[in-house]
Amino acid sequence: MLSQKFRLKKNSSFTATYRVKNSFYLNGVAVFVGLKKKNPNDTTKVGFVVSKKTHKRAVKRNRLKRLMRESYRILLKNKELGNAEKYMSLIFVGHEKALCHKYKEISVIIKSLLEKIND
RNA sequence: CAGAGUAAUCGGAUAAUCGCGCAGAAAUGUGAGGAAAGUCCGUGCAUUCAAGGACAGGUUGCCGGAGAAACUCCGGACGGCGUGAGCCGGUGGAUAGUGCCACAGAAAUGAAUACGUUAACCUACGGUUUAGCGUUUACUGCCGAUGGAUUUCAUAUCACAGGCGAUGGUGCAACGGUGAGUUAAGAGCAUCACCAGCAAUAACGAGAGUUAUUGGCUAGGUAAACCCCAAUCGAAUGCAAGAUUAAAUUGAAGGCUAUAAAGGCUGUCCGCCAACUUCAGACAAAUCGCUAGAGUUUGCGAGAAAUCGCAAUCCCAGACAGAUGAUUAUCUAAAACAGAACACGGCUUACGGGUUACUCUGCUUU
RNA sequence: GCGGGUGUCGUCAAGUGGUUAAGACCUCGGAUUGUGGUUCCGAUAUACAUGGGUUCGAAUCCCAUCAUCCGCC
Repeated sequence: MLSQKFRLKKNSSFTATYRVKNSFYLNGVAVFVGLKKKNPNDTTKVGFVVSKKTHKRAVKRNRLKRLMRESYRILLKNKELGNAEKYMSLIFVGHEKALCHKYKEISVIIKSLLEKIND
């Protein structure tokens, strides 16, 4: 789990991010990107979503969320986020195809997704 | 040794690095389950309505006990299954009443508008229908099977007499079953024996019930069809309940009245979308409820058990975009089902690989 | 978290305990036509979500499970 200041919390923030309609998809994981930062000192906030429709069992949904979160945390720690730092918010959405992936595959997917983000 | 049955139990471990929730000033401590699941029952708790009575309606349904209660648990009775240890059971009433029982069959519940006689009607007769009268008698539906006559015989036909419900046929089911005797042949035979069922009496038991004797006598199934009987139940909504403090509101947003005309979907209306218009661009509440409880562990006592009592001991998740993860190594091995969201008691379902105790059956050996 | 509904041929669907179950669309064949469509005729095979129970007999009655859909911020 990330610490509090990196988390995306409010419902309005989620809706605002979805509204921009700037998204990328790769192997069962989608990223929604919000607007660019006004103040460069603000942190980039992240949300992770796996809906109940992707799988019925809570254990498998939690597993995917944790794997995505862990791989993002490692990238944050090593400061390999790239262009994503310029934006206010990110939302990762897991789909049915990603449920069977292992940790290493997920981390590769998320890294390449972040590289796709433009200036 | 093999195969079964019952009960109980474990629910990955250790180390290293990085990381998260809660508590705390810090050090540090602590952090998912046996089913947390399904939501099938039952409670607490909260709000609103009603608070009296009756009816309606719902729920439950062998007996006794336990329990806050329960489609709950324990023990027993009865019935069924299994060679057995054991397992399973929604198990009141069909003699309160109503309904239903397809097809087949003479007949499906009055198994029969009883039986006999007389009169009327029709007829050669048997017979059939209607009405009246009498008798209270053990009962016994339909077809065939028996004897006699006619005919050369068989088949067939005819009438009379008596017998019959055993056997055969239908069906899930035919007023209980089997055997003996009786009889021309039978039978439910005013007969005998045994079994089943009913009633009464007696004994045993707390009760469900069991056993014995006697008696006459035979009652189709279905209540998981309506229903009857007995017991029992305030109703609704669920922590997203609700309370307090602070504040002023909405955010994949809102508005679009009437008359005539006017964009797209359509033949029209409605509706939706677009257009137009009004704003807003990541500031957009917090605390309590919330976990000290029908609690955990251990010991002693009561009881056949469920369970209860007493004493000591422990405090053991509490999030709110929502905490348990990742990597590496070792343990035979990338180990099942699966993730708390107010709490608790049950039930049901899912589950890899084991462990322990007792019991049964078969085989072998002594 | 709490509550409610639905499962029947490939699709849509009827069926209030009594023949392994009506119909429409689809598919296939034939007729009509110069050809195709329309129309007409005929045929195929296939279905009661799963597992138990009650009953002589369940798509139907009862119980459990599974799948799926919806509502309440």
